[in-house]
Amino acid sequence: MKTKKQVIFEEAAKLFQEKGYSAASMRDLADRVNLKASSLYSHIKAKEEILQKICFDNASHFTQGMDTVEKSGQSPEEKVRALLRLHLEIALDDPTSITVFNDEWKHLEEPHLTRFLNLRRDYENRFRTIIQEGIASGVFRSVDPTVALFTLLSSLRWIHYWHRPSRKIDREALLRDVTAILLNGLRSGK
Amino acid sequence: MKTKKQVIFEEAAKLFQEKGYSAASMRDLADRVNLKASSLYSHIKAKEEILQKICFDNASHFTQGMDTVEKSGQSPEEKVRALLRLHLEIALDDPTSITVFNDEWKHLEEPHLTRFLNLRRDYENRFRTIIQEGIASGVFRSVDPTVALFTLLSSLRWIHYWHRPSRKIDREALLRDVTAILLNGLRSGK
DNA sequence: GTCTATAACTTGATAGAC
DNA sequence: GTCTATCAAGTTATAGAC
Repeated sequence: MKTKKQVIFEEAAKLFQEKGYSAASMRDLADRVNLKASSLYSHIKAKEEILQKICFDNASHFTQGMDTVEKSGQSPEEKVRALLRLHLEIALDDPTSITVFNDEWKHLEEPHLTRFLNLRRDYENRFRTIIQEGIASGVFRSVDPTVALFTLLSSLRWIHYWHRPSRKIDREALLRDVTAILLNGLRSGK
Repeated sequence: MKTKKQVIFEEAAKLFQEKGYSAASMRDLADRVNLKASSLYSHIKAKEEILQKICFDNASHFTQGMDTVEKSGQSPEEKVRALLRLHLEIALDDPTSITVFNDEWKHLEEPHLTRFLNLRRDYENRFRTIIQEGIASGVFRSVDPTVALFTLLSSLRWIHYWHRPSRKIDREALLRDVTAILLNGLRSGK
């Protein structure tokens, strides 16, 4: 059984995705969970608390996934493949949340904004290092590692359009096609 | 010489990028152009007029670029290459505007919202057709054309981070690397 | 925990003097 | 065209009854 607090966070993620954080009001949110706006404050402290939870929960998923990938001892190529899977799984499992995470983090207040940007920068650096290793070993094409990094990172930002509940078969097909394009694109001709 | 109206539109694009359309107030904008908020209304009719201009100017650039590409009589592969260049040129020439175009169109009011979504859908359909032709002729990898389409479309959504004024050399290097990854990724092994 | 009432403030936009 | 003054509506959040 979901707690009311959980329901509030889930509906908030949907609402923030649809209207954006700033345009989404606490009255909108209250309507969706059949409460008056003031009653929301029995469950949460402030509107921004919801944004913080969405942003840092997602950041945590990415960081934990990166931890696993780094420990795996795989080749750079297999690591990139695993990271593409990680991004796609997160994007499909929590599509509204990931959209808010991608687009609305700018509305975090300090010190949370700085903390968030630090987490993101660390993740990007770890991803870039893997790409650089692949380039150094000749497996990956000789491109600017930052260009490759952001091309991969942003190429999945449409995935939430794709989401339909319980579509396990499509998920594997989607992963196969996306990986085919991006990983083959990254591979050198050798 | 720039008219005051032009300056207002340019500063608005920057402001909307930084804070998002909803969080950016007319008083914020007025401060940036050294006016009082009420004076803005001597130059524009409403806040949403600015958003409309940004969205539809960008849409027009993409549509005109697609017109040229379709008329070129090139192969699907060369057409995709030209479209990647089109996206990158637009993204680098007007980076704040393109960010607003990508993320803030949802705040358009009807009937502009529907008109915008129709333009976008038409553009996507024309792009998808080119990809399908490439797949049919065996030049492109056999993937879901919609997956390929959105992977390409979203892959440049980080470009505004890259922007520095007058960086013509980097522009060609950037285009070369992005094209190398995405076009080689799309190509079949044959 | 949920409500009504309301405080304290910000929003986009207009009226009218200069 | 720009200003001051202002409006009507909407914002997050709190106080206190039940």
